[in-house]
Amino acid sequence: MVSAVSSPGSKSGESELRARIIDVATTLFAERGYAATSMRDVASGASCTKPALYYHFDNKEALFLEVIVATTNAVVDLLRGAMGAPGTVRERMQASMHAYFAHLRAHPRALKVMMQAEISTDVGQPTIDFKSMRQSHINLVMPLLREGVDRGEIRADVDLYDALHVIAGAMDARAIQFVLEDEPIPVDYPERILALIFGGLSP
Amino acid sequence: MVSAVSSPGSKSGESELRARIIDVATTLFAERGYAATSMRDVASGASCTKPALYYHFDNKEALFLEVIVATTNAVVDLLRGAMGAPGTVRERMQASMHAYFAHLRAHPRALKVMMQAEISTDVGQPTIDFKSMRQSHINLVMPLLREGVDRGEIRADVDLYDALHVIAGAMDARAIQFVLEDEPIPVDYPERILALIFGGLSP
DNA sequence: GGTCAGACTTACCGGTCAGTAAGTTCGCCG
DNA sequence: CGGCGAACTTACTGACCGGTAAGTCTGACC
Repeated sequence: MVSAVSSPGSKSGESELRARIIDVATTLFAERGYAATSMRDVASGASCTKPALYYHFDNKEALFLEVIVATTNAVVDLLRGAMGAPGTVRERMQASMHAYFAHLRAHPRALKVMMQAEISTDVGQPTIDFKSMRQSHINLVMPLLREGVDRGEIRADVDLYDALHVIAGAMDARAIQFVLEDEPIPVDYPERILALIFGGLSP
Repeated sequence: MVSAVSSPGSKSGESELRARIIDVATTLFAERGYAATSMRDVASGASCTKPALYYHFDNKEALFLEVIVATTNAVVDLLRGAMGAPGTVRERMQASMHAYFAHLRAHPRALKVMMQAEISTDVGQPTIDFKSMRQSHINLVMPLLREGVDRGEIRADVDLYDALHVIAGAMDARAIQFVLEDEPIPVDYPERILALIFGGLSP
């Protein structure tokens, strides 16, 4: 057993193998899901033995959680950055969408592993609270929408919660089509979808 | 081995146990996913032995496929019915959404098992083509949108594919929030969301 | 040069998995 | 009554699972 004070199980970074394990695990968990991914496969993919995995991570669940948290944080940081830029609310929404899609094009595993995490109820329930994680995403976008109302870019009578569902839904629907069917996302998709959502379908 | 001519493995309906197995399997696959659901658990849930499962279904994958197909067909039939009713395009969209949400409220497992099916890549790839299944859903909705343009309910310059993503995305985003977080869907949600999509966010 | 910890490997464990071979019960038909 | 097939059960197999005990190698420090 590894001593408590210098346990690498909870420390982050540093080791090259550790990073390789996380990379391989991200791919496998994204592709096959939690239950269908074996620690043996992760070890073989990372060109190490199984106990080497357990040297760096307490157990399978801990490895999975690390993968999820790293992936999710990357996306959240990305969105936060794009939203914080100057410009109108609509411009910042557009920038966020561009950043999101660019990230997905570079790392299609990201969305897949997050989808896997959301529907695998048996794992990480006490450690990661997905409900509050989604809530924090909402808390990220809602102030932007409220600012849109204050600035007169968005009608004052719309339910911002509904608006959020429309915007995020359109974004995710397209993203899912990309990662599941390899249907590429056009570069001008954010502009088009925002024009549609702001302008409406009615003539 | 069961003879080819009278194999119940591919026949549908009839047996009471068979129906019970499908019901239990639907719940377990929805809740835990394909890989994390064991045939033992299904058998115990259906109050029978494991070989009884294999009497009715060729293997685990065949059972899963039956669950998916049954679940998906139920939803498609539902939408087709609601869309075929008389009224304006927008009214028929609204009716479809109401029908969809009512179905989900009655069978939250349905969406969960369909989500599980979509991301479990190892199963049913040759037997069920999810890409063409999604395409058939699109073929279900697109004519309605086109009719909307013809009737003057929808602006002629909108990309109907984009419109579909916005509508379906908003619907699914809310549905997912319902099945994953038990956040109830307000009865007037279809009206509200369609008002938003048709009217647009801009003042 | 001895010790000692970090970073692993070899070899293994108990348990669970999907799937099966062979036997049993039961209702129906001749 | 005899047999025959549908609808199961009991008992089992080999593979694979997550996890571990115990040993090994290597470099740093004294």
